[in-house]
Amino acid sequence: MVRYNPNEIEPRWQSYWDEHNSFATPSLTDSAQDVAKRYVLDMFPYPSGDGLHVGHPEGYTATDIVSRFARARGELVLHPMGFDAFGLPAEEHAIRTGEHPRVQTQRNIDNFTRQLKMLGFSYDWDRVLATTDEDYFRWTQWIFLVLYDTWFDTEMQKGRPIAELPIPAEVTAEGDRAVELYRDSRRLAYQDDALVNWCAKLGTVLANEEVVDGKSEVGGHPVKRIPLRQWMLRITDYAERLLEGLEELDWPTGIKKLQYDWIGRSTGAEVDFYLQSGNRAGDDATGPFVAWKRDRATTGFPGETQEDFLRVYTTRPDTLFGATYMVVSPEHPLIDRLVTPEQKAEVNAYREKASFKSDRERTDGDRAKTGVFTGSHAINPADGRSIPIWVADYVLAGYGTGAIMAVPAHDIRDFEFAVAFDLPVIPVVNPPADHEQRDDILAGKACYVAEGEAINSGEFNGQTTAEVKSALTARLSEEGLAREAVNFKLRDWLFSRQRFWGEPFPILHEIDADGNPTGIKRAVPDDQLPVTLPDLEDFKPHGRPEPPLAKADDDWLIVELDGKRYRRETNTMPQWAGSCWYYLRYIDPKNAQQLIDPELEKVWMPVDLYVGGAEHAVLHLLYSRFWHKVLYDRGYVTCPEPFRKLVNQGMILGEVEFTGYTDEAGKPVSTKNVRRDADGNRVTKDGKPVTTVKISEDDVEKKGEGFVLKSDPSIKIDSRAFKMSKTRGNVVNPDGVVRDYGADSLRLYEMFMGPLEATKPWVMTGVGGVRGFLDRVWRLIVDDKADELQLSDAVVDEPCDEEQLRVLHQTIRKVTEDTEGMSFNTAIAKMMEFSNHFTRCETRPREAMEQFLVLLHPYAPHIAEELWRLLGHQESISKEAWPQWDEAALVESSIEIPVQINGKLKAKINVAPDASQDQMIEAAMGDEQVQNAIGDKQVFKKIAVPGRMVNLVVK
RNA sequence: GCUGCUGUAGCUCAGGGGUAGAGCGCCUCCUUGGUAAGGAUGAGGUCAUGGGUUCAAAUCCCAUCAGCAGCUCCA
Repeated sequence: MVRYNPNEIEPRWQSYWDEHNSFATPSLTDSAQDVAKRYVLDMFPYPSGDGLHVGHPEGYTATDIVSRFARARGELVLHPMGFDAFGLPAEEHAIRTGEHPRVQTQRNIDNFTRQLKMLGFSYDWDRVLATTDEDYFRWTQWIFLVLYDTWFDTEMQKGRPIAELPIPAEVTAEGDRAVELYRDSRRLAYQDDALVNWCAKLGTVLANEEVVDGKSEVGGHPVKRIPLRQWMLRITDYAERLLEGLEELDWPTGIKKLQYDWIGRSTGAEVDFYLQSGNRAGDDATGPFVAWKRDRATTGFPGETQEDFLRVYTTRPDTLFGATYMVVSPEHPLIDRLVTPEQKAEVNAYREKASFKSDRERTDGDRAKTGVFTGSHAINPADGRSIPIWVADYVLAGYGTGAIMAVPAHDIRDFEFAVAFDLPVIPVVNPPADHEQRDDILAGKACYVAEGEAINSGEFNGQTTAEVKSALTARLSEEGLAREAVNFKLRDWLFSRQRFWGEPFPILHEIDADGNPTGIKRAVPDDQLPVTLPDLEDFKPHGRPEPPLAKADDDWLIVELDGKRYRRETNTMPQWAGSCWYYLRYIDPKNAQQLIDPELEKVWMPVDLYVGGAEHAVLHLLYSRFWHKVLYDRGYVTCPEPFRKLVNQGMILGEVEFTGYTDEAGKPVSTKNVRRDADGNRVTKDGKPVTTVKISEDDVEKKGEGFVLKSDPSIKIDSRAFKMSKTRGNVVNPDGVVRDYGADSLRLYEMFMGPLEATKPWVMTGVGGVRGFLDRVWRLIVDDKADELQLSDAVVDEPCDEEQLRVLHQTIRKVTEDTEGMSFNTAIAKMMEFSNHFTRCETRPREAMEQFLVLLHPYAPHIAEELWRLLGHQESISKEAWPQWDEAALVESSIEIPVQINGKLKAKINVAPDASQDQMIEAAMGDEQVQNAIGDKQVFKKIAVPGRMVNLVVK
């Protein structure tokens, strides 16, 4: 008796594929031009010490199916894998144990590789790469130097070589050093004193997006804001291009929207408010203000801001008449000019406090508005009214101009602030007559943010919001007081980290004879790349915001070049760097001369399918697109966007858990009587603490919407699946699943769980279910009663009967269409139906079995290979062509259709599939059951949909 | 608060204006000297709720409820 034994079959076929190099990427350049290429890419993993979890193989199985399917259809496939191997965990391990991060990283990569091979993925393993490989990060550094060598020409909307940057005459006049500094101020990679998130515990600064709730995303340590000299990448220059590029992409709309929102383009106007000297609110504002205004009318709107006015950005210039005060951020450059002596102490105290506030404190709680009056006033250019200027931390220094005109009647934040500090509220937009709060709004007691008709707005009264917007902006522009403006939420990318385990920056800082920096930088020459990491004795951060690389010996740190001495840059790049461009290197992974051979780039790019988790929806994909556009502008790649189609696989949760609660006496408490108190602890309605207890599935039953305790149906039970985590102890390990069920079962189950994009809980009995399916497939072909592996007697060299042929071709069509549409779960369901049908057949024509195995092989490659071999084939099934379905075979000679009376099903009749409407109605009227249903009523209308149904309307 | 997604059999999910489906689980029966056994039958659904459009709504539209995920002072 030979049973299906994946533990024996699977390693054997994996070795076979290895030995025969079955999935080597075909060379595109010598292939016929008319053959389609398909570049199928997974987001490469960070090789953690925990190994793969079952979430990884979800996306990997999907891409593997697509790749094997494409090959079977004659396409040329590139399907590579690699490792995003720089990162904090390896460095933290090194700090703890003293073991070099490279050692641990390699060990983890080896383990990941073993696990990936165990699952039978058809990667081209000759192209594997890790971002930590020196001949990989050599090119990461090289791309950084391209960024360093590029400036963005706003006119042309294009990155250009820094040598082509026009230098103003006055700069040239100041000499070479000034020219160099001017260039530095325009490079895409530049240094700046940034307020950074310094995490003392991790010993590094973090990007904003790595800080969650004021704590580090990794480890949850406290984060403080300090100023530090950092490398920045000018991604904001590409904001418009990054937006435009999204349109053409075949990405989920949700992800596109996230990127749109992240970039956050808004249009509005910049408006200048004349500053009154001192605190003479409203008295003689007219004189100097009128003079200033007259001046502006001739000189126009200045490009740079000056001391005598405060510039704001607003998306609602139409509400200018409603601006009753102004607010500057605590970090606003004009603040010292604005604060009057009387207010100085209070403002300074407020600014001090704000600077120490962590992001957590700033955003925590109910966000009650805080702020302090500066003592100064400005004049509203719309009507010449004098309004006070406040400082408050709800205005952000980094957005717009760092100052706002506050219109409390029509902005919620301004309204809250005005209420808190008793500032006037003047409505200037009339809400629609049927608006619930209309009276309150008009009385200045409520806030209205939508559009409407202008009121209290002088000559603009009665116009719509859109009309006022353009008319008022136009008038102010003419007067030189405003201009149309576009703003982005996107910020420049903080690109340096104070860590050891990352790519060193290929930058040298010139030092003088005493070892002090002169302020001049230069790039490490191409032929001296890569800049490798120095050998260090230990990897501990020193608790100061100075990178570990600064501890390196002088023979690494100090470089002499062309007679000058330099000190190496000691920051390292963030983990994003290596993942920004790996998809390019897979195409030409061993090229020592260049990043990528342009010929190969041209044929393989863009990536046709990119699959990964939605957690990378914004950052990785935005950063990658940014680098790609720079490389595009500089002529190193030929397509403007790297990833044509993107699919996010959903998260796999742990098994569903049932949770109940007990009170202090141990008595069960129904879920509906449990609340969370202010601290997030679970308590009863009257505030007594409850204990959370896990409940077995056997002890609960379904009742209505939810679950209740079997022993006491009045007790409601929570049921939900949680994210897999070590602390919860619900992590499913692929090694165990493969051992117990086989890799094919794991692959099949991951795909059968539900749509790829959906979040879904793991159900171990479901794995048993698909294993049962594979067992049946095995018995379909193998004689499981025989002592030796041999074909079942039922497999015969005869043609299919009509029904078998129809089932076969239905299956071919469904599996083909669903695989193409990445609807893998439904394709599998159809294959299950196929095997159920043929299990019931006494004879199973060989032809049907063979075609079925070809359909199955992208999903369960090992068993398909094994059975294919048993059917007498010497060549791997992966070389077999995908079957075609025959439309003629799908047609049934007679079909059953429903007959409805007034839309309710009353009978079924058999008709030819191509029966006309008249024929169908005739057949329906001739049916006995139909006649009975009609009885003595009159038929008003007869509706027949060919091939579908008949409906009779009677009265 | 905002945005997005989801409510179909006990579970996990297909379907989608015109016959309510699959796998697992469950009931009953049969086969089996080789047992993580196999086969055959069957039960089980107010398609979340309420309106609307239609000859016909689980499907389309509106509202409501519930769950999940992400974002959040961007003027």
